[in-house]
Amino acid sequence: MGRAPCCDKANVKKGPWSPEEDKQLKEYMEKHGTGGNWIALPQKAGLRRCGKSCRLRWLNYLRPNIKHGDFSDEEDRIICSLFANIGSRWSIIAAQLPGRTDNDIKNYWNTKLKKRLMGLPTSHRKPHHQQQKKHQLQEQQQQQQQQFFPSSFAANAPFSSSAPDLEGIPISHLLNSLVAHPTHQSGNLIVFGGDHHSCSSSDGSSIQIGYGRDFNHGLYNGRENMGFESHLYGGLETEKLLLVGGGGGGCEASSIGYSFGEVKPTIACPTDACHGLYLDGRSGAATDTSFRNIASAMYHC
DNA sequence: AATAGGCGCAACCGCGAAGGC
DNA sequence: CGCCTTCGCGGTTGCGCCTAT
Repeated sequence: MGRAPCCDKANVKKGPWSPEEDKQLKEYMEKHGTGGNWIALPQKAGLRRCGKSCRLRWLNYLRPNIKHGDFSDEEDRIICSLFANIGSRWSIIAAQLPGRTDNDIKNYWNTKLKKRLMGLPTSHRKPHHQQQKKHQLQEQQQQQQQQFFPSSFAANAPFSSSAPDLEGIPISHLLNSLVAHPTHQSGNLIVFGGDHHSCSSSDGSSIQIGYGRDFNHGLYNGRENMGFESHLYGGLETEKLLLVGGGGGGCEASSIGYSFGEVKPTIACPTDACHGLYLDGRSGAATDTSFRNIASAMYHC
């Protein structure tokens, strides 16, 4: 049977919006709002568009106070920092950047920021020989990353080998430098090695960089749910940015059973000094390097 | 000047979540 | 409680523009 289509595809226009359609939608929205039903809106507004399309157009383009154009350094840092913390939760990231849309941020990340993190040039075409070099470099990087992130994550979120050489720098220093990074201005909060009883490891000093969704999906469910989403969504703490280090609780690496590539990165640091880092419950040796890559990538921000 | 191909952005698609009945 | 509808999100695609050759 399948899912019912959200609209009559045959009678619906697709593709770029014309100025007339924009005007029509804008005028309707200013007069009536959505009326709580995007699906019915195009008909009421006299538009031959899918409701979803109208919604997208409004949210990403027509809505008042939309900011277009270049992202500031501060915005860059916020995006990088949040991405490192919560991953591709663009709507949440957008909520931290007034006037920016999730689509905008997503595009910006995919086209510019990610490349910057990878250490690739973001400028336009390079001379042919340079492009070949770039390809070689990319392949090299991919090989390296597949060592660290054997799953698909490596392909999706590779980190630069041309980042500053962080080899030999204690992980704790890297973490501290991330935490001390000027990203965290404007009232954002980093909870780091604090007294959150977030999960169930024995020594109470783990450090996690993870995804809110996962914390609510069984990993840390029940009484010790970290409540990540509530930090990000919930009222008073909306502005908070999390890099959570469980205090009394801590996490056992073995409890982090998710595949790194399969879903989202979770990093647990089982000791105060962060001598070992565990990603996805794999051995500390490789994951130490992984963390260096992440830290290195964030350094680029 | 023509063209190939990369880049960036707008828009689409499909899925899961949320909420109403 | 389960079904259905709608919303919202994240990933992906398509296309126009721009640059190098």
